[in-house]
Amino acid sequence: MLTRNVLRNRTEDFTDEERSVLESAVERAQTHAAGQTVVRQRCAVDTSTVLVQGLMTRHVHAADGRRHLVAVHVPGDFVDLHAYVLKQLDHDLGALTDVTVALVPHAALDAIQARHPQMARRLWFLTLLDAAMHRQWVMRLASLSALQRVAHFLCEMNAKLLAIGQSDGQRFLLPMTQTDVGEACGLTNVHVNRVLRELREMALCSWRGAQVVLHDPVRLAATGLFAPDYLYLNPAMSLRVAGHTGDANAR
Amino acid sequence: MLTRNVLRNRTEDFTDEERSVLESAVERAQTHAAGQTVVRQRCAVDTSTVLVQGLMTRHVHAADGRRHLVAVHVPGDFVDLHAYVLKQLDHDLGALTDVTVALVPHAALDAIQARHPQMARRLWFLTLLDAAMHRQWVMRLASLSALQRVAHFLCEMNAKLLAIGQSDGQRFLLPMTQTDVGEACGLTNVHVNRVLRELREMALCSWRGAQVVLHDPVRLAATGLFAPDYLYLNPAMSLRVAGHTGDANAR
DNA sequence: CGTGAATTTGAGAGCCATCAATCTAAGTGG
DNA sequence: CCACTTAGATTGATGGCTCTCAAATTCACG
Repeated sequence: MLTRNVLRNRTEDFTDEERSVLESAVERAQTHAAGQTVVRQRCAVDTSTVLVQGLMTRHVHAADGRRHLVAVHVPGDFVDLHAYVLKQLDHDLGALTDVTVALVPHAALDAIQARHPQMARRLWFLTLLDAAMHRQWVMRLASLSALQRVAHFLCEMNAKLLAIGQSDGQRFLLPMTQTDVGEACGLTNVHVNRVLRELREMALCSWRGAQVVLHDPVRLAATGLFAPDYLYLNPAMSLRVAGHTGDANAR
Repeated sequence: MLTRNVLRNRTEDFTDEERSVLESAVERAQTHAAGQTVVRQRCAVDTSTVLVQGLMTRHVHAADGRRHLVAVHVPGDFVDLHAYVLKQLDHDLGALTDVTVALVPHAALDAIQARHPQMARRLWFLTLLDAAMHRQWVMRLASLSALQRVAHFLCEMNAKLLAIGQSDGQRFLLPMTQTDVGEACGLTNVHVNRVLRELREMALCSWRGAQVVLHDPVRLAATGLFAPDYLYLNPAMSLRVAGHTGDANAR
């Protein structure tokens, strides 16, 4: 079941019928090696991509070529669904690890939109989740210190991986270099290193190789001013995420 | 015609029939005074809002209450169309000036989605434009200096206002305080002031009261590393915007 | 004119970038 | 099994961009 993680544990979910419609819309699976660019800016596309296994990045380029991440995608993310509507993308998609993706032709999405309006709305919802996350990334860059940014980023990844069963709430694998984290948080790799040391010394988290351990998720969320509302998780999952508004840290 | 600026001069546009469907989906118009909050975070909503006249801001709050803009909306923007799908918002919408808005009940949007799939796709497109702009805001905050950020912001506002006929390509009204600009660019009002002085001294632009004049749009775009691809303007409009890729400043 | 908001300018401090060097770990080939 | 290579992590020193605090000036408006 290639698409089983799509919308998993969000406030909206597919019905069983819808999920099988989505599954049968998959044309084929494909793999890409770590480091490859999967979809390139400005190329017209007629297929969209569901990430099945591995991690992908979405990054924009400044006109001078500097690269910046706007999203880190986990399995279940319909990484370029918006290309179905926009027809060409304003950014690149890259493979952070070796990845498996499922390809969905836009013609199949046309059929879904014509025959399953409710399901089309759920696909729309998926793209709006991305937008909501973008807004938090804006907030993070604009309002948070380096320490807070990295803490916030780790909380977000923890929550997203928790939703698809790839974190237990404290431990998960995140095969990113400190340079990658810098590109996600608007920091240099050098400063990311210092911040991670500080988080380690504060006993909030550790990160050796790809293994991340959040020793105190609640305090980490407080440090990063993380509140997971914007992830639109379903109530059950929301309760399991540190920083949820039940913590009464709403403004 | 309250909705005439919706999708105006973008790569997708409504047919005449679709536009009249949208127009008749409007329940009523409404006004709000400058400074008012129009839609508040976390409130469930059953109506979406098209901005008809005036300017609105979209802003998120950090958990400590600090406010940050993620968008400045101009007439024709369907400012909270995403609430139709998300059901509740993760941010606030505020009136920057006195504004007129048109209210579209979600029930009317349900009808459109059921009966006009192609039109539904265009509404989806609208929300994806917002996401594309969010990505540029992320880039701006992460990769640009203060001077570049403000230059980029002014180029963006110029392009958006040009598309709806409220800029001539060099001159437009932008009734924002320097504090507002700071919240949009991740800067303090003090530093915004210094940056504007520098842009003035470089003979790139001036800003007295609400009147913005771009004395050299091309050089301003180059300064802010502005490339308008992400606005998905139609070809004719794209050519009129400084920084378009015909300038051969693509990476 | 008086009042308050917004703009403008100055001085000092701090966070983070930059530059540079060292260290570690994981291959790779002989 | 061990030099050799390379990518990434780590640490130090320095500098600059931007924030903070503070005060003066301009502007809008009643």
